[in-house]
Amino acid sequence: MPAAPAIVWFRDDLRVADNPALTAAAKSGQPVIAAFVLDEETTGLRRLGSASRWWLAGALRALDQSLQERGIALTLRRGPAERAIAELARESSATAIFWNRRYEPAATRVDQAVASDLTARGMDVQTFQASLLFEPSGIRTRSGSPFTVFTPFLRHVLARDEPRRPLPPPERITGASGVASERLEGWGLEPRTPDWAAKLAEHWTRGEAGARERLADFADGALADYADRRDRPDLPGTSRLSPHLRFGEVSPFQVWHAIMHAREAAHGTRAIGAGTDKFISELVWREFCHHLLASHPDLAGRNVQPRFDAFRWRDDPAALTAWQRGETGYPIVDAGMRELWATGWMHNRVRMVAASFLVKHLLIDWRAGERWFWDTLVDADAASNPANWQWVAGSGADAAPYFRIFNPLLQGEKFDPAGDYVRRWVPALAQLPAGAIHAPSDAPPAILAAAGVKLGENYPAPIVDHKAARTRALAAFDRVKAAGQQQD
DNA sequence: TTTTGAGTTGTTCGA
DNA sequence: GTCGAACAACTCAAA
Repeated sequence: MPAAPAIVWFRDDLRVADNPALTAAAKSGQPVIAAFVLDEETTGLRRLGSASRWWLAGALRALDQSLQERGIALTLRRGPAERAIAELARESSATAIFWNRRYEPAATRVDQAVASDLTARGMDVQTFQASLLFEPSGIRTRSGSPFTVFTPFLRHVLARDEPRRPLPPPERITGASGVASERLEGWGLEPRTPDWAAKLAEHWTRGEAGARERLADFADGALADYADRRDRPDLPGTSRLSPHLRFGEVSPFQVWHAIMHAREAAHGTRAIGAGTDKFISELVWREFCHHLLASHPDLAGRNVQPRFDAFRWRDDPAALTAWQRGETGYPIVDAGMRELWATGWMHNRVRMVAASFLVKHLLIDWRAGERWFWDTLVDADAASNPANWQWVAGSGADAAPYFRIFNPLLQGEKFDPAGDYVRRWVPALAQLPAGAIHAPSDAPPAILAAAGVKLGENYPAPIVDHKAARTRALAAFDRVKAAGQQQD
């Protein structure tokens, strides 16, 4: 009689390298069942957005292939995770289960329920740290409370022991036989008619190999100039690792050490410390967002600062649609929204400008923007997405000051100086010279005519006037401030 | 307990 | 064109 199997439950860790749960299972000597459960039924778990579903399909396909090269296949199940895992355990007579921990409050609840259920049935349940460098429960201020401000959080974690080194992938894994799997194609994760994701595929290689390549390229290349170029959407200055990190195709431990190693390798040859520090700090932002989510479980639904509950957001479906489609008449905003639609990703600097525009210029509830990003971003993350929207709106724990209102024209001129980013995503403006491309509505008619721009026809006039919108936003947010003072 | 320094990413205005 | 101040006060985190 064959030995009883051990289950590895994959979730946001779709990789074989630096996967402690998989490594533990491979070392256990038991036959291994590698399982993934698509759970769209458990209450509280957020259903993946469309772009994320597309990414997930590719990530699972890649993981399956990578596991098969090591001797086992990926077992796919669907349904409430608690039930699906229990069924799998019963069918296979598994005696052990391993997984890497998740941190979203709703997912944590599921995991705890599964763990206590299986433990009660006599199974060995082992969980591991793999998706965050610093687990929220382990990070507290001196007074024992969670951090709410980023900089002290950063200082605190940098003073701790360096994160562990990443693990190599297990070379060979013994599979368990006779476990039924659903077919990925039956899940409908990828669009068919129409296949709107075909254009996304031109920009990304889903899966662990693609992630590894992206990380190596970045560590060898753009990292050196990261501090200077990270804010430039017209240049390839960022890592673009976010979706790979989101699905765990690469671990933050792998990223941390690759970045630190790059610094050592180049030490003395160039002054790249600034780039490394800046990037590490961005990596810690991801950690901080999870930290915030852990202490604010409804981060995507509720203002962290309750005084914002009284804020009267404007209900303006036409403006929301214009924003979503990249038809606001502000080129840097529209380029960003079109980049998002075309690639499932938007440059960080432009995310801030576009988000600020929705919240401050249009006075539309940040939650509407958060939902749109959730649906369209391939890197949408239950922690980072709402945390950053709340930061922009000013309703977050460690929020931007309310009077900080991005001027789309200045932001465009400053961070896309030649206008190449706008040219790439808003072809109607491509013939405009740099001096006119960020404010076509202010350009002389002759310039517009020469560039083939017909405002209101092939590119919209601004849907709001910047100056008026800014004044309106300052007044509206001033009332929130007053409301906050009344509460105290 | 009290004090102190500080807080991701900006804009506008007037000198 | 450049520069500093104003735009708010509040509360966090540590000493």
